Amino acid sequence: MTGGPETGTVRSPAAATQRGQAKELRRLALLSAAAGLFAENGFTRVSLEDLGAAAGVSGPAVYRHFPGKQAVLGELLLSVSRDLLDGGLRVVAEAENPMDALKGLIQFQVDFALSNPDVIRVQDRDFGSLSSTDQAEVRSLQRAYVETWVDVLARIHSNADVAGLRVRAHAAFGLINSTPHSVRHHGRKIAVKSARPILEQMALAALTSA
Amino acid sequence: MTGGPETGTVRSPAAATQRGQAKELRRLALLSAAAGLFAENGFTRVSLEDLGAAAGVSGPAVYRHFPGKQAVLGELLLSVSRDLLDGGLRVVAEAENPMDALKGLIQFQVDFALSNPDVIRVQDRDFGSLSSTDQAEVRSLQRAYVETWVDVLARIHSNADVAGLRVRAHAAFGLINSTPHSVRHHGRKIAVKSARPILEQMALAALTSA
DNA sequence: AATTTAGGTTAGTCTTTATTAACTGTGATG
DNA sequence: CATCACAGTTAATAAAGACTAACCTAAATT
Repeated sequence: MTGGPETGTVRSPAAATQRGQAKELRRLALLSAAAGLFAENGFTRVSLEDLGAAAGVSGPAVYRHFPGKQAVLGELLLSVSRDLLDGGLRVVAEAENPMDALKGLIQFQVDFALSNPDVIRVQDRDFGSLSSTDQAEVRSLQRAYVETWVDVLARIHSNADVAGLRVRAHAAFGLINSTPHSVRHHGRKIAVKSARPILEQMALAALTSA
Repeated sequence: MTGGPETGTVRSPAAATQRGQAKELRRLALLSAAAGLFAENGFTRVSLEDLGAAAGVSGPAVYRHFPGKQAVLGELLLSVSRDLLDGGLRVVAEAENPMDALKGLIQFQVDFALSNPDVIRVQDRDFGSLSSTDQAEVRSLQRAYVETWVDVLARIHSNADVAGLRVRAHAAFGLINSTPHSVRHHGRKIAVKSARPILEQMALAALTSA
């Protein structure tokens, strides 16, 4: 019955039972392993065997937790997109003026990028491997996140057109998300901490210039 | 004899013969098709069948021009890396002072990114699909290109440490190369032209701040 | 004109890998 | 304690796709 429901009775949220907890742990281990493996090798070159192995089980056991390989990627990217949007909205809501909002967004994004380089990497490399419905949802969440930035920028550059501000927002993401691409692989936690202020400063300068 | 030499007698450079010219055209068509297909779908999800078809031939004919699928990617990315390094060196050589050099580099990179969004995309998405020797060579060329930027930056920020300047350079690439990622797919030549000044201005602001 | 060369073609071959099947052992549950 | 549910396991199954073989045809070459 491999194709059966892959969650508890009715998606019991972290059942108090021993088994339920173990399952939750395995699930998280799989997601974490997936982030690392996908980031390192790309979705298509990671086999389910690899994925299972990295989480301590082997091969088809993944089907006890996810309906398939693609679904693992989906869960990963949807969760990132949601986290970013939520965080962005919260930051803006808490800010008292547009400039503080912008600074808050920058700080938030830099923090996220430096803390989760793997998912950032997977997000813009393996987006195309998502099911089309997941693609649509991720795109929608991303659009909303971008609009959050654009709204803030619009209150700062009161004259500029929205299309241009969108280009600016994307460029800022590219700037901030650059380290997951450049830091490449193993070790090197050294530079990460010192990168934060540089990125924040550059992003602010780029977004407030002219 | 599928595995035989895939070029003329001794890599005759564009033989004047009718066949030689046709071959050269096919070869270029294949590379161009590869850039588009790889950018759109990612290296691993493009089959040799797809690639051949996009160039007007079908399937294994590709082996008459390249030793394999991976080699097509290799040629593509090596050529990009070389073009970037050459262009960067030329720009810096022609500049009369560090600030002009920086502006020239920015202009060059923006131009390149807006003119060749496909290869830019492929370069930082499918790098890992290269043979390890090609990876090494591309990395080496990229490193040299980055150092070109870092050298110029060092003459502008005479106090800053090299590691920080490297972070800055990478961030600038991320910023400038952002549109190939955001512009996503079909059409939309509209925004491209208007993006140029925005990107140039942002990059300059980001790289000269503080 | 005869012969060779080489780009193309279509039909295999061989791997890799996602997904299923068929079992198994042990923690819930009554 | 008896039964069930279910996470895991190892063996199929099956599809995709890179690469090879065997031919075929027309341009080069003699």
